[in-house]
Amino acid sequence: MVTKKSYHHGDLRRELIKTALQIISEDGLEKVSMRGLGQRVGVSRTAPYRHFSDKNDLLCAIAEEGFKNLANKISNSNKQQDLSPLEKLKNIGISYIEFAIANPVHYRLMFGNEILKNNKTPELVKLAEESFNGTLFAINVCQEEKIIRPLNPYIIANALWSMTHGISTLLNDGQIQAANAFKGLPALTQAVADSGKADINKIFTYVTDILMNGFIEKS
Amino acid sequence: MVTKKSYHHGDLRRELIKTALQIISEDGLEKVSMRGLGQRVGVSRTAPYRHFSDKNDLLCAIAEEGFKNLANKISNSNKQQDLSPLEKLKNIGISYIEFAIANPVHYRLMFGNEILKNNKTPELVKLAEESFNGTLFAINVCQEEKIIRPLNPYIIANALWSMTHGISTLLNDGQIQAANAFKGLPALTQAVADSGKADINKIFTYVTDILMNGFIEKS
DNA sequence: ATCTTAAAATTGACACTGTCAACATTAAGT
DNA sequence: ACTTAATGTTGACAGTGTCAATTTTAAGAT
Repeated sequence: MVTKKSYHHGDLRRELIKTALQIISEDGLEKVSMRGLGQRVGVSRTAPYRHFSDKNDLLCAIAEEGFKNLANKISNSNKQQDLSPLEKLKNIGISYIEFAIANPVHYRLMFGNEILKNNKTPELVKLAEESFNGTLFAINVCQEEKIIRPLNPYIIANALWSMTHGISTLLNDGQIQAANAFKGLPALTQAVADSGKADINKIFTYVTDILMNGFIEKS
Repeated sequence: MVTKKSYHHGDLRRELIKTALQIISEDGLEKVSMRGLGQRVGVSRTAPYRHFSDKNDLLCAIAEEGFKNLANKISNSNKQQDLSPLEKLKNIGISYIEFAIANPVHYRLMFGNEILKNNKTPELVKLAEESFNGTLFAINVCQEEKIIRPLNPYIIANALWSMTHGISTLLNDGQIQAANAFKGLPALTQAVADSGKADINKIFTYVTDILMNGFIEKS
């Protein structure tokens, strides 16, 4: 711990990000302000501008952090030997969803529209591309080994991303309604409310089944 | 046309929504302000508050409008006789995507996080639920006729929504990168840039194939 | 050990924003 | 013709992003 009262903070940049994350997850993204951030950290209102050119720049930094952490998580999950290409692809998918649930703020900034498309940091764009390319590559390997149908891998990747992204979003903010329509069916939301890792795995298994085998009945 | 200069506007509420839509699609959502809206319409800065309790209320009104229009579109697409349950379900999916592309602003407010979850108008919540229930019902009919596997229809609905939502999002704001990784493959984005309705159908066919039959190679 | 320089932090200012309260105008119903 | 409720207006307050000019201080060169 550095004695607090030095004119120079030491690692203000880091603390700003940390505090922003805190505020966002406690009170929501719209409560974050550059000025308020400064004050809360015990520094003047424009001090944050020495570390981030913009509010947007701050948010980009958080998103970048997210992509790096996600990449690490994926790479860890695929570290062990003798994983089949398909298992590796599945690990990517489940890593996405687990990451989204464990880090909702990061996730939202990574894939939501709070950061305007045209305002993304070059670094952020790069990281997002790399992330996507990883999935694309894993799909391609599966195709080479005839595990996945020879469809346009680009579209498969988008379909896969759509699925994991959609499920993540739905899980994260319980946008899931209509449990009344079919009583007795377990809602995805509940599985998360109970917050067992097992439940997420269950959901993922279910969704993976649909994605791999389709939902059509083979007569 | 009403002569402009009466103290009472006549249909300010309607014009505010119209103008907001315009501003959002021209300059982006973050450029919409209650004050600016009033001024642009030629009325005082707080006049909008006589028609919307909140900025949030305004955005909800737009989202509500969106859900109504989408419901109409779906119901039209399924008006003709002798559509199989599966065709009806497909029509729902393609309606979603077409709607998203034709009305990106509405769509974003309907399904994005600009309107905070807990701030949604009761009316808006109701419309969103009805929309989801429609899909759920269509799936259930398919299951009763053994067209769709007897999986939890709730999860199927979420999977289907995820897919259409993801594709819509990707199409809408070209978040699609990495065309370089696999050169020569057509990017989803381009299909939209060329803005042919046929292309969207093509993409939809592709994605539908994956969703119905899965992406696994049947050896 | 001192001097210089660039980084880090500060205060002041401007033009916005959402929203409330108090007031003015007017259309509609008695 | 009068009352009332709906609609629109102005003034005010607290908050925001961000720039410019200024101070403080740490770090590297002498």
